[in-house]
Amino acid sequence: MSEQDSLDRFLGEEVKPSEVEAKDSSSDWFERLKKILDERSAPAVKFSRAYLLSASYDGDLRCAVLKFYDPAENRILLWYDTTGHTPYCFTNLTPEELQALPEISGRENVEGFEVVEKHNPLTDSPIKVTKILARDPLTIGGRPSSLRERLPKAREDAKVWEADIKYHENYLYDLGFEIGMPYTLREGETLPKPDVGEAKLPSGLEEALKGEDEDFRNYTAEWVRLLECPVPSFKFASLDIEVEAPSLDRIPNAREALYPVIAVSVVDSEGRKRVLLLRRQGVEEGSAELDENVELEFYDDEVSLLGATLEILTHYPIIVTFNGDDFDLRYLWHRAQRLGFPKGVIPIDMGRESALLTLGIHIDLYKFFFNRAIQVYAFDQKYRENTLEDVASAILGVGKLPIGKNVSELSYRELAAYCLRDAELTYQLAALEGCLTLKLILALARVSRMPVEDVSRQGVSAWIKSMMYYEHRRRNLLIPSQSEILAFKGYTTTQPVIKGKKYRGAVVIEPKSGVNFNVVVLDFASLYPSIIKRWNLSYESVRCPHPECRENRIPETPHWVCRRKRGITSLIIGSLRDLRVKWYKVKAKDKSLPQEVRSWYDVVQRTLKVVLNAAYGVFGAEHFVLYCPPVAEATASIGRYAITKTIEKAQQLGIEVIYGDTDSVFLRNPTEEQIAELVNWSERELGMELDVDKVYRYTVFSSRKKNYVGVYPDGSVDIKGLTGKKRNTPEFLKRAFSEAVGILSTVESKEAFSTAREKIKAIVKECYERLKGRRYPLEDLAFTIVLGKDVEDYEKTTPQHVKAVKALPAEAREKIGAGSVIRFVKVRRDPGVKLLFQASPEEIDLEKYVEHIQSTFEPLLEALEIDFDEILGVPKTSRLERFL
DNA sequence: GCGGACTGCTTACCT
DNA sequence: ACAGGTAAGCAGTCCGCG
Repeated sequence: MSEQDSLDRFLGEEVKPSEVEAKDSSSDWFERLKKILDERSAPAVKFSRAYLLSASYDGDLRCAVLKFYDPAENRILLWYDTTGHTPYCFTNLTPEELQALPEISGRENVEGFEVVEKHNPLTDSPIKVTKILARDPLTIGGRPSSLRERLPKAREDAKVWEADIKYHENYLYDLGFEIGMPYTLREGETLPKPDVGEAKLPSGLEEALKGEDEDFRNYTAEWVRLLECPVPSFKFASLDIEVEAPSLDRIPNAREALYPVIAVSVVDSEGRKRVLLLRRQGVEEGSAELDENVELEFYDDEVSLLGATLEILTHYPIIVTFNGDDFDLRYLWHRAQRLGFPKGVIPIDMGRESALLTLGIHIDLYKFFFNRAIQVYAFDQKYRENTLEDVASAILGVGKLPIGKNVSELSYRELAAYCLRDAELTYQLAALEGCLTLKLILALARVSRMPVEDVSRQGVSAWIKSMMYYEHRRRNLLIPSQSEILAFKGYTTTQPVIKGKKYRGAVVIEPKSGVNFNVVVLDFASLYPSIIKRWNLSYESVRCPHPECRENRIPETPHWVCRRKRGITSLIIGSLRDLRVKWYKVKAKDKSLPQEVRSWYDVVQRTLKVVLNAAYGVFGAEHFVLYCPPVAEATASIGRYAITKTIEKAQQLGIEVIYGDTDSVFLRNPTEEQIAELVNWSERELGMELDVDKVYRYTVFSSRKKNYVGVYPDGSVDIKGLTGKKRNTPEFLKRAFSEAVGILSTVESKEAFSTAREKIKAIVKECYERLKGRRYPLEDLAFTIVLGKDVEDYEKTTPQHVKAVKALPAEAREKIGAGSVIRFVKVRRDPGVKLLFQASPEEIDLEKYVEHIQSTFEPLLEALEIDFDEILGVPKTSRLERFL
């Protein structure tokens, strides 16, 4: 039972008593499940070497419980705390004051007080605080009567610290447990013993870090110990359920669980594929094709089907689902209770936002793949939407089986095929590239110090928070509250470019319109993490309390930074940066290493990228626990300083800079010597690594920022920002645009441009002619836009895609909401838009589409000095004349 | 009552 | 529930215009 669960019981997510009569088999199933749970929960590990994957809180036993993965037995071992560690928080009230408080005295949930000395990072001085020990986590926080809520009201200046840290995290931090690492478990011993590897820098890295101080090197070595530790191969299964739904459009409500579960499919890492089916009246066998090795199991009643399913949940150490938190496992939990299963025999720990497994680990891939940072940095934005179908087709190249009818109308074999397909896709998402996804989660867990269940469900700010908390505990630092940080140093002074933002961000250099050959792009390797490292940025080091640091100023701001102590963030992010840039990125590309080794290096490299890219942003995010705007402001400010100085230096060296954005500069035809000089200057003067990122045969810039085409020597092409590449652009424009880019990729010299220009003109002309001749099918004309929120939530304006949806009758609109993809075309009449499937070719607004042809090609045409009207065969003056 | 200049909203993108 | 900066298209508002 998790602490979340105890909380939910407190908040009362109750299920109505059984409405469906239990059959004979039910008590057998209840007993069987009870027995499994009892056996497996008993802390009876004789001896085992196992990996720590997770921790939670057992509300009944009132203690922390650790989940280990035993690779020999392929199962999860539970270890219940025997140290007597209890929940706690800190306060500035003395034990005497506390004793006198009505909200404390006589509370049997408060076990005692202890005065302890901690170090306050904000004041850089020791601080005596009272540690309040509690009987359970809810005494500390989580309900209105908790100490976290009540103590601050006891006295005007009363403070509470560290009361919002989940108990199982406290437990891990305090005992120094390392998630993802191997331990030896022995019956009778108080604690599992870590199988500690050596914290030593590999010689290549040792060399690369020669210039760093000893603390930094030791700290980096600790990361190496964590990340070089081997990863076991996991036995796991994916699971998917189908429910007899009354209508095709409605997804059954998992909290009500009104309808029977009719199919459950399970695909496991040992090649087994099972589909459990419920026998129902009038359903035919059917003839849909199924793989030979698929095991079909029929159950005469739903209790047996659910009983078997719940047993499967106890059988596997790891279960992956796609949206199991909100649907599959939640549905099973509520449905099982509806069928009379007592809560105690259901091996699911149901929380408000997650569904965890009592005897295993549940990874919900929906949450993980939906995470923006994972989408962008780990999977290179290969997928855009967040349906299983979209993610799978983008990453795996296969789609969901199309069904035209309600699942309850399918034959057994059709239903099995459909249900199995979803489980297979889910399995593949976890298993692809040698279990990349699972390894990514494990590496993230090691770095963030978070249980794998949490790390796969939460975002970057939670990961970084966890890393920081771990480090605070290790150094006996009091974790300041958000309001304290803000009170000490919560202001910014730079003017943002965009209204409503908190401070000024990166600079973007005005590009020079036109075509340039031999363009070298230099960029700072991990600019912001490098800045955080080099400039010692951290919430406690920026605007530190020492008077002597005050002249150590940050450019363009009134802020200063500490000279006396290395900031925590600077150390953590700085070491991870060096580790990625100087070790893992290099190793991931080292062809002399065996494939499996290289792939792990690639996993780590990607993991670090995700964490590093977020490290700066979180300090500027209000909801981050260590929110510290001057840190974010300082980072961006130093970034502007670095790129601006670099451009000045380049110009001094006689290099023409044609563009730059945040951390990059585009140099026109520089010599090797010029590049080397600039790179050395940066190393020397800025203390930052400036590298050649890419070399283009030529680039095409319009006057627009963040928009360009770059052609590599081998003819491959980078297209950045241009309308012709955007997902919402109609297909006919994307195709014409990509044809034009195809022409560009063949251009090898300045001379070849004259023919290329003619070909591009011809492409635009052809596009125009086909449009005018209405020779494009309607769907090629459709704009594809994702609804950012539910239709009713557009209050200030009604954008076109919303207008198009609003034209639908209410019942058709029901299943359209935030995240839905809207396809519409522009028409001549009334609201000017129509959903694609409602429109007909004659009503298309051709004039509008001609404007779109123009705006799509304009950036290219401008760079190539081609006039759009001229292409259409209109004399240059005609538009003006028409106007006059 | 209409249209241009302007601001703001929305989406998709870049780093 | 990481940040800010840019482009594009449209919605909505204000104001002048006899």
